[in-house]
Amino acid sequence: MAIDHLDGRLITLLAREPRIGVLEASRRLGVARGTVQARLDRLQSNGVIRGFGPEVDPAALGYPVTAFATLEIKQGQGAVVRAHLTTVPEVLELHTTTGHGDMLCRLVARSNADLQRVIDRVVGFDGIVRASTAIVMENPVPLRIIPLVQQASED
Amino acid sequence: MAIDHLDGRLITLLAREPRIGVLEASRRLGVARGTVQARLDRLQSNGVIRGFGPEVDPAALGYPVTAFATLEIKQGQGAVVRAHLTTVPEVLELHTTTGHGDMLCRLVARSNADLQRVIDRVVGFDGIVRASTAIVMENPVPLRIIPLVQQASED
DNA sequence: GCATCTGCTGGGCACTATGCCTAGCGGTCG
DNA sequence: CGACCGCTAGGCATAGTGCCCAGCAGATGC
Repeated sequence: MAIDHLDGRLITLLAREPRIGVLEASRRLGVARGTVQARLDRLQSNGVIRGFGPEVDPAALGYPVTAFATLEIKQGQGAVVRAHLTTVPEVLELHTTTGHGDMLCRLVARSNADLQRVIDRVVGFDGIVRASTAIVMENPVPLRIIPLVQQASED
Repeated sequence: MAIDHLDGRLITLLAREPRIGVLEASRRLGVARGTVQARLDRLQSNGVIRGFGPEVDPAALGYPVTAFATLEIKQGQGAVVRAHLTTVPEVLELHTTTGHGDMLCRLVARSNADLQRVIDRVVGFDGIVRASTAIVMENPVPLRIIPLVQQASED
């Protein structure tokens, strides 16, 4: 479950240039092809690398507005609220949290006006007591993992 | 920028089985290989598909704790705070938002105790007035895009 | 009505990568 | 000391890739 320096370099390389194959990666890293293959297999069966799915940009799909909604849930209604939110395509992510709210979800919408529709659909559900929404203006650090991988591979 | 049904099926297929190649995808979709290649090229140059980077699980790297921190920033200190947060590997994502806070960031840590260290490092910075943190307990809906792709490809 | 353009098909080609194998070699550990 | 593990280096058949072409159907423009 701990990763070494070679694993870190491999992940970084794949993140930068995902289209390269095992052979090309082994050339870049200066190791044998079998080694890269073995490392990749291990990282995947470890669960460190979950997969290589396409990263889709919601903005390019016509959903340029992102927001985070904090939801407060009526006691004992957690499960149904989850099930409800799962059915809303604009809900990209849902977490249950400690703190002021009970759940935090990431939403996207076609426009600020459309966001109203999405929020209505999300919170227009028995079991949700209160919702507060924060609209994302800028995204100075898009979801990233490389710095963490490098830290993890150095110790 | 709008995607049609074939694009939707292609993205869904690639998300489910990322390891298949263009040829195999064309067989599954029942279209010619050149078509799949052309669609993929278009989706990528459109920016709809940003890439095929490895999805790394922070938990498997030894960072099983996730938290969201809402930060309040001193007027005019936005830029330096961003630069500061960029240097912290445990900051996976950073947004500037409307609403109660000014910024929202996603953090990971090795443990709840370690989270304290991360938060100290994040907020121990002149320019941050106040921070409130919500620790993630469960993640009923992990980051997903397929339902949105399917909605977008149907209209 | 006719020419043009675009997107898809179906095929062919050389080249490359893959999956899978073997043998050897230097470490570590009981 | 012997067994084991990870890495190297190579060989081999198969499959996929990148790139080409000609043909064809539907939409668009004149």
